[in-house]
Amino acid sequence: MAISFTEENYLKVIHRLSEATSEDISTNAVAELMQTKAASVTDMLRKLAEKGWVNYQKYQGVRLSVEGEKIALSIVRKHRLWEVFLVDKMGFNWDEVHEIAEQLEHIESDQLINKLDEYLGFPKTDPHGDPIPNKEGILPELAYSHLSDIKATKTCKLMGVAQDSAVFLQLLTKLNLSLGAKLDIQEINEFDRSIFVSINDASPIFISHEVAKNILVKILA
Amino acid sequence: MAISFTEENYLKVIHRLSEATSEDISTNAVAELMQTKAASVTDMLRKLAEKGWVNYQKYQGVRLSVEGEKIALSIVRKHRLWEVFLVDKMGFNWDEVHEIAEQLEHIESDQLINKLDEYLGFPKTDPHGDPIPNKEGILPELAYSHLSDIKATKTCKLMGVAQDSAVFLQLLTKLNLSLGAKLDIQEINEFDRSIFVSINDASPIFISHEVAKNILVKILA
DNA sequence: AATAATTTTTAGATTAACCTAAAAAATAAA
DNA sequence: TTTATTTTTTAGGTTAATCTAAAAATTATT
Ligand SMILES: [Mn+2]
Ligand SMILES: [Mn+2]
Ligand SMILES: [Mn+2]
Ligand SMILES: [Mn+2]
Repeated sequence: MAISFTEENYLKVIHRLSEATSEDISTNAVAELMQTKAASVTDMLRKLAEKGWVNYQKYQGVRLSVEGEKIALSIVRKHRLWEVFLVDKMGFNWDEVHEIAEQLEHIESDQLINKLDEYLGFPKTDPHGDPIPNKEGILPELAYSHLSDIKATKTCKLMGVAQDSAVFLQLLTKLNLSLGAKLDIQEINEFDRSIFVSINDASPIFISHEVAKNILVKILA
Repeated sequence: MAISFTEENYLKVIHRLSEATSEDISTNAVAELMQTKAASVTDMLRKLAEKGWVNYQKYQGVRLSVEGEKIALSIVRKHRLWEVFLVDKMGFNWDEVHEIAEQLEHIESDQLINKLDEYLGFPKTDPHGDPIPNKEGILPELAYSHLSDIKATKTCKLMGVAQDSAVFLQLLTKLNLSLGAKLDIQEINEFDRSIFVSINDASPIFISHEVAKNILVKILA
């Protein structure tokens, strides 16, 4: 069945919200991420339900159907593969690729995306550490911790970020933080929960709790 | 000023028609290429004129303005660079790339297209031999001849095709005809204007006038 | 349990891009 | 130079996606 860019974006947003919770997704939550009004969302949810891509009963919130989930994952796959292409092959920085990928994710050609996947060497994660669903739409669970949840004196490795915004990513770059960076947590300040941390064995610096919340790490020791 | 995919496609079509003639372009000609109705074209021409991208007076036909020409050329540039990408990097055949490029040509990012250009080694022509406008929108005039216009006994080189359709390109592939092929014209039959020609020094075969009309060549001897 | 606040849906419009059918203008033929 | 044919435009509608304002349902608070 034919699908529009707008419908694809709705499915993607519902998918994103569903990852954070097992509850039904509210009209307002969708409206906020779609940057539109609740009334418009209601219209669209009815249409998506009609097409069988979501389960929706008015006033009860919305969930993706199996079919809807499949579509959403294929868009996520395209978005993240294109992000890898933009960084690895085109030489963009990780804070420059999200907006372009928002456009490229709607290009329709299974052949193209599978060839692209191969060309990129079947990457498992995108430039922000987010997992890339495979051809069958299976998303490897990576299960990383937020840096804000780690105790002092631990050593960990930066595996991803919980946010794609350019301002945030540019700040990380300024802090010399990129995928794979080694983090030695020296101390966590009780007052503002800021973290005193050594990055790649350099002299330690302070990182705010707000930033730490959006950094995903794997504990090494 | 914001531009829609549809508006971009109209400008591209008007540009294509303008290449073949110095006359004003008719509503019907645009309708045919856009696969839409004349009434819809009239609506759109008024809108494009409003935005300053075409010069249009009712019943008088349409021409691109300087600004419109610039936009059209930037879309042609994107289309052809993406086609090179699809063939050279993704491993598609020349008859598989046009439809995908129709989608990719609307991706908006000057940075991306210039990086892509560099990545591809600043190609001068696309996989069909069509010239690629440079960053400034300058389209190198290539001035090739149609194979159907060449006299017997001449030798020439296949430089491009006058049509992107998959059926046509697949036929050329079957005939072992691709960009750069050497053509020795043995004889032209008066009856049906078919051409008896040797391709890359193989034993000569017959090529219909219809096919020859869509093959662009450079005369070598 | 009644009332207040919040969330969600409906009602009614708007805009872009398209359509069909009819009218008007331009071009060709008699 | 009338008349016929073709081309183009106008008139009036449709569909997708959006909006604002008002009504209805749900949830939270006395
Ligand atoms: Mn992204
Ligand atoms: Mn990403
Ligand atoms: Mn093409
Ligand atoms: Mn081409």
